[in-house]
Amino acid sequence: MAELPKTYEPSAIESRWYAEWMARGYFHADASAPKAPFAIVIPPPNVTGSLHMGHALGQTIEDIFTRWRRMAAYNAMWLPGTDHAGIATQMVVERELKAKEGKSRHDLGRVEFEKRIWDWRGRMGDRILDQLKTLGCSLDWQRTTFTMDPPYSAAVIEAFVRLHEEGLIYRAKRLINWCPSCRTALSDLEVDYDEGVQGELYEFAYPLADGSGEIVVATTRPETMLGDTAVAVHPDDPRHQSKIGKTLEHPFVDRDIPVIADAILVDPKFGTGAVKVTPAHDLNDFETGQRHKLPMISIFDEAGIVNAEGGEFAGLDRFKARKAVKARLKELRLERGSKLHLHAVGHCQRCETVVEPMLSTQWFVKMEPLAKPAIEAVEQGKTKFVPESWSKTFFHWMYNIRDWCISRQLWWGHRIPVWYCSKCKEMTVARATPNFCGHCGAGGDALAQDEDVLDTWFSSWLWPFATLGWPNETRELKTFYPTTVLDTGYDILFFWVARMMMAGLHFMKKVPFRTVYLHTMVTDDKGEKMSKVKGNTIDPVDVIQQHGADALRFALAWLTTPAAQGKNIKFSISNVEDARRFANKIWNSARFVQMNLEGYDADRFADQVADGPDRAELDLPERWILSRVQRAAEEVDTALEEYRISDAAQAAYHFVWNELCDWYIELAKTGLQRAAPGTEARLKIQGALVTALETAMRLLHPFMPFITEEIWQQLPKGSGAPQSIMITLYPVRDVRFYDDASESSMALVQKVIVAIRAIRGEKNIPGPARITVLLAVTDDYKKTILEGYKQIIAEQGRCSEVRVRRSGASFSGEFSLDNTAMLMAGDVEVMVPLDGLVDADAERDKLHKELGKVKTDCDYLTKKLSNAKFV
RNA sequence: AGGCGCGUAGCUCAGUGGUAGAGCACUUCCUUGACACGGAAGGGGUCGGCAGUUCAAUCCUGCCCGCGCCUACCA
Repeated sequence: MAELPKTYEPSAIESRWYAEWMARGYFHADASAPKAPFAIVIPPPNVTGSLHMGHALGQTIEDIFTRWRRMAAYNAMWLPGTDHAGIATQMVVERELKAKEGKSRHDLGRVEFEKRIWDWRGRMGDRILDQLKTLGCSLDWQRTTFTMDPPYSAAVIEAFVRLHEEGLIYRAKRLINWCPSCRTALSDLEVDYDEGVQGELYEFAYPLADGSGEIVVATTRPETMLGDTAVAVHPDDPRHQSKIGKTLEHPFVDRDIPVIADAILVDPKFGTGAVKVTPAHDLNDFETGQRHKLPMISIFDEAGIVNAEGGEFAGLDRFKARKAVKARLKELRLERGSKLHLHAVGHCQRCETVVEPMLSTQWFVKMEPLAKPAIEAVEQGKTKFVPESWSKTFFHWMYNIRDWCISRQLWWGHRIPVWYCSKCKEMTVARATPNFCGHCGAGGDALAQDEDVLDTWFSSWLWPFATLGWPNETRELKTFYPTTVLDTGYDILFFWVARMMMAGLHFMKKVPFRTVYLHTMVTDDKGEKMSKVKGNTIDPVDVIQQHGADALRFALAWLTTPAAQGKNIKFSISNVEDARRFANKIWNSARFVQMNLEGYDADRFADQVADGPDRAELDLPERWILSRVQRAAEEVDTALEEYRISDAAQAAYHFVWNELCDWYIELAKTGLQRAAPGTEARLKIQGALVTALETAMRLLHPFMPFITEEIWQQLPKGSGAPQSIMITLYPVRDVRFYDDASESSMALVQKVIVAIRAIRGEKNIPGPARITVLLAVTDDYKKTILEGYKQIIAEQGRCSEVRVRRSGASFSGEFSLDNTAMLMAGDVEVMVPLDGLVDADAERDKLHKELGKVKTDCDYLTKKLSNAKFV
């Protein structure tokens, strides 16, 4: 066996093992395997994506769960894939097209542009999946799915057609969120609101047509007055009551505007108490327009440019039009004032353009009937949220759910399966391109497919079952649906999780997952969101190269506490460095074990301990560490079951570092010195070392798959051992090795040793000096224990002699206790006679010197501080 | 506006109705054959504030202060 290098070098090991695991097919789960299923579907990253810390966190968590359950003999399946990410991908390719060829997608046309995106995907796509491999993710690659794969697309179309047949999808002209830059409709969720933008509340007057005066309105968007079709006042407002029913003159367009009374829209305390009503460009105004049957006049085209309805302002962009309208109002002496006003402005989630509410014909999903079963399922505990508090957020959104605008004016995505007949103007909804109109029978030439595609989330909400073959009744669905746990960031609770709940219950009649584990967001160490613009990103790919995937994974696991609302993981590279130190510690503990294995026989040791430590006649340190490793196993396993990932990681860390390394290896060193090669005593120590380390490697494997495999492979194993740590059994408590008596004995011994070391430290007893230690105990039981393990105490405390007495019994006659240091170890008095150990004069000199130096420093600093100029 | 959550060591965060914890940082000492990416020993906290319940409150209750997140609205 080659000796391990002194420092752990992850890069040498990681890629080798990943390839090996792949080759041996360990990642694949057979849907027919007679084992309890455990399934996770990956939140599919965008095909445009590159691995960022958020992915690294999620995938680490998912891999921990998957490897852990796989080792616990579950049929563990973790399904990979990517999302076509409509807007995001289209934007990336359009940008590239512009940069390289100076062309827009319209220059290419739809067919050619779609081809370019597929080309792009061929070149760049799935890079993120390769990056997941470097992270060590044990994904079932044979099941990799892309949301635009033909079978998946068929599932998307199937879902659309079924919902349409059921009357849950409809087409309507409604006020929707429009991005003038992306030139597409957006759902409510895709609009982000910047809180507290400083804006202007601008006031201007509409003259009454009869010349009897004017009404002053207040608005943050003066340009929309071009589309005003009413001015509303509160019916009870004495200032305006007389004007209700009168007509106003529009200064720029040939249109008379009624003054209407509306108690819902108007808050008489705000602004001037009169509200201009633009039904085509504001949601509240739209609803007001419906109540009062007002005309709805769209004044912008799809790029946000004023159209012909805007008269003299036609052709101006929204924001230029605002200035122009204000300027003209001023000229006409209709401007009445202006105030600063804090308000929120909606931006496109993708391109940050200010969203324009527009009147538009779009496709919608009726959500209320879908939401109801999902709410019930969570209420009944069919799906549980971890942390539980998120279910409240879920309920709140679900109870107030609004219809979902699913059509997008994009070219990249699943095209809406609806055809319009040029003859009879009816539409046909079909799973495949129809040959004739379903209404008038006109031939295929008369039919034109809807130009729009579906919202990306309309495909991802089918992910947990469409990836498993739906709508076919597959073996995969039978085995792996419902999936066991869904892990994702809480930011897509509504976008994705809630919608999957609805789709799963609707199409599969079962919840899509039993547990939703919501993890936090990763930010930089100051709590700022990582972004390329800010330059505060930490690239997981770089981190892996520098410190290894294991270190990154362990750092993330360590930080993964339940996702309390409003909290995030403040991540810094020092977290990874800490984890790397841990990896190095593990590595060196393995080196120690390996250096002391001469003559070890794994099978013989296994035989000896087959019936537990009593029959094997193990000594205290061995009994202790074998008991402690069971406690650690129980702690880690329980923590994982309860989704306490950080607790699990910390329990394993604590065991390895503070028990195995700090104590047991130290005990084993002297134990091995005492036990001659080839003896039973030596075999027992070697066995305990190997067992504790091997168990720790299995415990840690889900967190740090590479280093644990590497070390595990090098450890001696009994005959018939599996070929890889990946397919060993996860440690669960083995009560045969629980040994309360040994643990409490050892705890006492440890306390005494710590006290002795403390005395040595305090009294500056030189390291090599052997000291005499006197222990006074309160009862015979403790006396027996300490007598029994005197040798260990002496070795660890560097004592030449350890004597134990009942307290009260005098040591007089044996030692002069005049010059003795004493410390309590629990209720044990630990005494160290200092005569001859500490040279009192030398000690005094040393202290004097120190005092002198401190005084000098103090004087110097006092002087410095009393210098006014310095301060 | 409504909802959720947070405030504990210098920093990042666990935690509990009964003597307050971890990692990092800090101080002192130590190159001993696993590891200086290490070891040993330490220092450091009125558990945001005030009041209440209790034999006992960091934990429960109320109010206040500070911070974060979400949803809706904002002419």
